[in-house]
Amino acid sequence: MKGVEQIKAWMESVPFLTKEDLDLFEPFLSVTTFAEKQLLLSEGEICREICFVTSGLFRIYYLSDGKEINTGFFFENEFVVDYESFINQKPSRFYIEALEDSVVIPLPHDLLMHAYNTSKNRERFGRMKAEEVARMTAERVESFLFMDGKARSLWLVKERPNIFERVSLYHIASCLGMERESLSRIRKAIVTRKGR
Amino acid sequence: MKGVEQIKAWMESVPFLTKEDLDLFEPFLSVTTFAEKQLLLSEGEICREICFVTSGLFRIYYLSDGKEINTGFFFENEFVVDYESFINQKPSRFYIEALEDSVVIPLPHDLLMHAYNTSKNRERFGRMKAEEVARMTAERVESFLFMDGKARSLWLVKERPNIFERVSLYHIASCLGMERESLSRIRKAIVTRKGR
DNA sequence: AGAGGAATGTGACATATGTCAATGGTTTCG
DNA sequence: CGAAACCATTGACATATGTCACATTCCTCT
Repeated sequence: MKGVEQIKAWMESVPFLTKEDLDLFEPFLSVTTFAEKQLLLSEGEICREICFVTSGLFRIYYLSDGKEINTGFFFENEFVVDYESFINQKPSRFYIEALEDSVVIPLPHDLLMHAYNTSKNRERFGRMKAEEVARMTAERVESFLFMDGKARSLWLVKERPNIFERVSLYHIASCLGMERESLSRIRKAIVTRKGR
Repeated sequence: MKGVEQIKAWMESVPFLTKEDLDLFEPFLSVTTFAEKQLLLSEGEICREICFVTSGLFRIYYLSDGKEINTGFFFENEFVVDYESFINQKPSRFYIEALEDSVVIPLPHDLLMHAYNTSKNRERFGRMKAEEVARMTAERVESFLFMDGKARSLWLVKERPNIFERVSLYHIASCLGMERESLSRIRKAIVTRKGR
């Protein structure tokens, strides 16, 4: 199955994981599909799986005073998850929604815990992934500290080259901490006087 | 020595670490002091140690166009470190400065790696710490997404109850992503019309 | 006590962004 | 095809924050 091959290739690219480290997962790899607008997680649910995205795209958001606040996106070859809910297996504050028809490979929490428990290599993999997440999130904090709206938009384009082609301005703006109208104006300013 | 007892007490409070897991560190625990304004790390240096703060307080900042951007603070019973530089043992973009006379207990990178290599429990501890850092940093991103300046200030007071008594407005404002004058006005607005 | 410096407060104004309303384009679907 | 829904753009105006200048307070040192 194509999706399964994709996650196996991805896992094999992790340098220090051995074939034995990976074999544990083999029997449990299967694909699940989500239609556009379908929810992978709702507020109050426990996020029981971390899902490898083989195709498509998700957003994670929560409601504040009835308003949707997007906190991030998950693209192909990334793991979609509410990290906080998944780690502690407690109810989520978030919704996760497919923005396109999508295919994922879910890894259940207990499988992952078992994987960690039975191999120091896999435990280490978990540590390094968490460290990577922490580092990327810290960079995002930095972007709020010293960039204005325009700079953050350009930064996002660099991080996610094709995001403007796949995601509506509304969602992108929310994720940048601004309103849709502001992003529209910023984008216009960037396009019309490119050089300066 | 008082500082050493403090980190041992802290380590013993981690539920799943055994006495053997901790004994490895015992011979290497010693205190280092920093005077106010002294640098623990400079840009370009590799952050070779993660330091447990037994007393005092540090800030981490970098220079952008000659301007200091504070990205965080480290208080007592926290680990002061440039996580990115420490993890990958590569040159730092940051400065770390003592804001008060401070005492720390440094844990060298190779000691920590050795600790991870020789115990799955310790490796797990590293994973869980990284996950905690990721979670807290994500919360900080959220604070930029849906809060205005006033709300972020109140949020910080809740996170760090006595920070306004120990850190200058200039540094706090930088860490909140605003100017000193704005924070001064926001604080005034909060104090004068408390109830609303 | 007095001088000097650092931190903070405040006023005036510029700029960026939020908010609301209206418009026009595009997609979707019966 | 045509209607409805969605999305982006734009204008007008309100508000928040940045910027600069200067006043004031607080602290430290002699």
